[in-house]
Amino acid sequence: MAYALETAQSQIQSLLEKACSSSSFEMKNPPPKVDADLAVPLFRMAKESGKNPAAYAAEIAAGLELEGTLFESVSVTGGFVNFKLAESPFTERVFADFAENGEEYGGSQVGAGRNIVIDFSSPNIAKPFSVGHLRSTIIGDSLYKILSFVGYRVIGDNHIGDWGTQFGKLLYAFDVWGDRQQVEANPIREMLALYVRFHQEAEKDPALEQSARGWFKRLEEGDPEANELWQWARDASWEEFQRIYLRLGVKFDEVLGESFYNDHLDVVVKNAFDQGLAQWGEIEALPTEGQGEDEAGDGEDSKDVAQEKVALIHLDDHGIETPLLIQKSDGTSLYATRDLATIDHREKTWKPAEILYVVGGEQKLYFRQLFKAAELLGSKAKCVHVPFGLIRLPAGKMSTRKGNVIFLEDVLEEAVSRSEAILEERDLSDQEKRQIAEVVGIGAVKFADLSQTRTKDVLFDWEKMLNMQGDSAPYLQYAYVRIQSILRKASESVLVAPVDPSLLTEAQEMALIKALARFPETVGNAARSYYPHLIATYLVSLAREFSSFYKAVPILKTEPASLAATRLELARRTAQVLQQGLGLLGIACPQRM
RNA sequence: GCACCCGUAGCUCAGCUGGAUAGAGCGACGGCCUCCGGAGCCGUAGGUCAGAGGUUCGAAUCCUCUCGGGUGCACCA
Repeated sequence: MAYALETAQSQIQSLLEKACSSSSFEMKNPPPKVDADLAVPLFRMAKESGKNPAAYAAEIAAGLELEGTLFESVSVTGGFVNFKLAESPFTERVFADFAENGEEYGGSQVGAGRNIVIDFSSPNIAKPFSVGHLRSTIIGDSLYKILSFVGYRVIGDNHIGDWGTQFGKLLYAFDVWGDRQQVEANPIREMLALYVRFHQEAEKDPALEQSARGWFKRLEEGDPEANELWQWARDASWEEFQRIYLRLGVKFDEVLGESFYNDHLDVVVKNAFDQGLAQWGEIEALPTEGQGEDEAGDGEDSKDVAQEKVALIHLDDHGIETPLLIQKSDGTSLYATRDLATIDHREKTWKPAEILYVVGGEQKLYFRQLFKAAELLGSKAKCVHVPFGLIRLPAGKMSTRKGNVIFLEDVLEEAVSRSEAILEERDLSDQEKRQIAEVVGIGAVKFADLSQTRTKDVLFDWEKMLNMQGDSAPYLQYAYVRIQSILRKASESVLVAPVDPSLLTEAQEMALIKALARFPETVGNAARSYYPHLIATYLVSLAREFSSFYKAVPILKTEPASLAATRLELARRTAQVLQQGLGLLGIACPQRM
């Protein structure tokens, strides 16, 4: 059965279809001043029939038969036809939706029978987990949950960056300056130090870049020493990452990583040539830093590395100027090579309807190239880049190379200890306090990020990340906790009393019911657009409606018992949606706080 | 230089495929714990939606230009 609001909308649709000649109508939410729930503008059709909008709308409205619908009245203002829901029937429908769907309320089956692969988190290991990695991780995790909720079978694949020239740099740095004991004691921070040092030294001596590529070449060609060292570095850092994922509550179905595709890379390149797509070419020497204005002192002074040729896929015919590079002049692979192999593998393994890449917006061009190349190579999967804005520090952009990063763990610690401080006065055991602080603190951090439009850059702001009031996860969790508290206190007589939706007539009750009715639509929009923040902003408005209701209307302390029971049911369903919605954002609810 | 993204209240942000008097939170100011949990509720102040044109019955939303900020542009990922 369709949800209440969907039913209401389709009723309007068919009413108007009969009344007008047109068949598609926009449904709008009228402004608060208008006493109606759904509005349909008829300006266009009025114009087509040569009448003035108000008269046309009035004419249409007059002929509508509301009998048997969820609406009680129609009004007209200007060219709008406004529909007002009949409270009792609508409320009953909403309660029926809950009864029918139970915990699945809000979900759907639109994705049933289809697979979606989500490539998310995908950090470069051997670097610390910064707040920058947080975005891909929690946006991806949230999309995983949202898409699952609307029926897709979702495969979460953490495509970790454990291969490539960056590892060449690390291996080089370790070989020259590293100390095994030190690194094992504190893998990530030591590796970061090595990585940073590499870049500092390379500033002075560009030849190091060449050495790093040499190490990567050894790695890719199976050199035992390089591989042993790589394996060790990879395992050590992966262990730390797992600790963070555990704490964030983020899980993956696969963690294949770039290195997994090492054996498939030759095939990718060969294929590209066989299909006549790739060409050998020469390109400018390795980049240093200066663009070199236009005079281009083509002096032979330095880099003479490009004696051999690189493999390119030209995409000019498809509106993309820069070709995709799939093999370096020393024969080693690139990100693109491995990504092409990855697409092929995912397609064969899961036959996905879509592959989502939750990766920063700065890689937009790259993904256009990659997806086009994959398509030309015969891939059928619909690849979608789901970009997000980067996190900027007040001081400027974060840069691992410069060591200018904020560690996620530091943020989480601060958030947890702040919420622990608030819990200080509560009558709870220390262990409970610690557990609750963890859930609340981490929820706050996740919510601060997920509640913003995915695609926009965000300014990292400690106060915002750690906000526990107003638009925040703790605000939502708090509403949930209060409802749990009420449920605990409900007496037997209320619990056994019949629930009767027609008893609900207060303005705050109706507002809350309408808010609950909007959940399924919100979930659908979030799933379609890959925008988790739609759920976040929805939940805030729901919790706000609940808080007003809670303040204004007694739940348990009212007569008769059936009214108390009905309000309790309303509260219980609100808690359910809050928990479900927060769950879709990867945020848990404590029972007390 | 070329391409893409962004510019909404003092600050951080919503505003769905163009729709009615642009909304929250934080901060500021003023109220509310005899009543189910004050991480809360209620109210006040605060906006030429960067600017200028254009399309439209109607523009924060679409188009063009200007200004301001960000990102990307072949041997990193």
